[in-house]
Amino acid sequence: MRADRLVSLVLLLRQRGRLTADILAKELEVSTRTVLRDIEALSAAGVPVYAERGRHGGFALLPGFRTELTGLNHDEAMALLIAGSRRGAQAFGLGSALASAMLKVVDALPPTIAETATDVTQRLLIDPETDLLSRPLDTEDIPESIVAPIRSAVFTGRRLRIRYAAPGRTPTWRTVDPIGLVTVRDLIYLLATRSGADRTYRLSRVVAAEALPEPARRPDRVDLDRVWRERGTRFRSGGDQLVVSALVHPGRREDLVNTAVAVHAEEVEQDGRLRLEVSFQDARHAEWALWQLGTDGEALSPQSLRTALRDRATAMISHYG
DNA sequence: ATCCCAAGCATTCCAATTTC
DNA sequence: GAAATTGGAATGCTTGGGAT
Repeated sequence: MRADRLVSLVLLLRQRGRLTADILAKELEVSTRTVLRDIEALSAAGVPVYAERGRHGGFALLPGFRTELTGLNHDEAMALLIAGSRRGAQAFGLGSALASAMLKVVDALPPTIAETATDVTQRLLIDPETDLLSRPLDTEDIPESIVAPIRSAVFTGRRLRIRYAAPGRTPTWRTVDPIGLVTVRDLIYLLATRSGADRTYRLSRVVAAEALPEPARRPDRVDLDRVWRERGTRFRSGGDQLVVSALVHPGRREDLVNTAVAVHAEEVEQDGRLRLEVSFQDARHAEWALWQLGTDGEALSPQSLRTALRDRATAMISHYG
């Protein structure tokens, strides 16, 4: 109740300049005493409201307070704008309300931020409904030390150097041109190009990141929504994908499924093991996924995968004697 | 230049009402 | 029932404008 009135009070002062306590009291339908108390509260909270005593006096906001009116800093404003992206609004069923709220927020932003605000929706996308791999997900905590430089590079359109650990590989440094960030439920992906080729990086696999001073090579206007869907479709139906038939111990099912792109078939064998037909991004991912399972899993086909796993095991035996 | 007055904010005290 | 919120009244201070 009171917080609501405080906001109304600031809005009134913002819209109409100087107003006496009596007028404010009438507008807000409270006593002048309450208005004075509210002014005091605002002042204590850091709102630069000041009083002119004497005739023609009243309360007013310091000139220039307009930009700080919403109390939003850069990141908070961005968060609102992201929430108001087309798909976000769709998902939360708040399209019109968000649209009008966003207009107000953009209106209240300092010009420098307002200019980039419209650009932000091209750089960030929330897709709460679909997952690139259509599989269950855990919440990921990504340290701010990694997120901050990536976010900075995405926002300011600079190149990015990341140390990335692809599944089954040791981390390596690579320089990428960021396109945007995509969040899918609790996961965050960085969409980028590397040497001109499309790349999608899962942020939880980034072990270090630094924004470089040089500008990124990025198309002027990006429909991130479209890029993301295209890339997801390509990823799911990728030409290099490998369909694998495998037996797996029920307790390790999730380990296998979580590394696969899709599960096509699943049945229980007589010995209790699960027979799964899954596809992997490529042969390397498949080999890595099955290798992780040890003797809890067994690749049935393709033969090339069985051979690769056998060679790997043989090499391990000779290594350890 | 000075005085007076009205308008308007500032502060304090107390009581009633609402909320938790 | 305690705490928070609100309202009323009294008193004081500041300011601007008009009268002298």
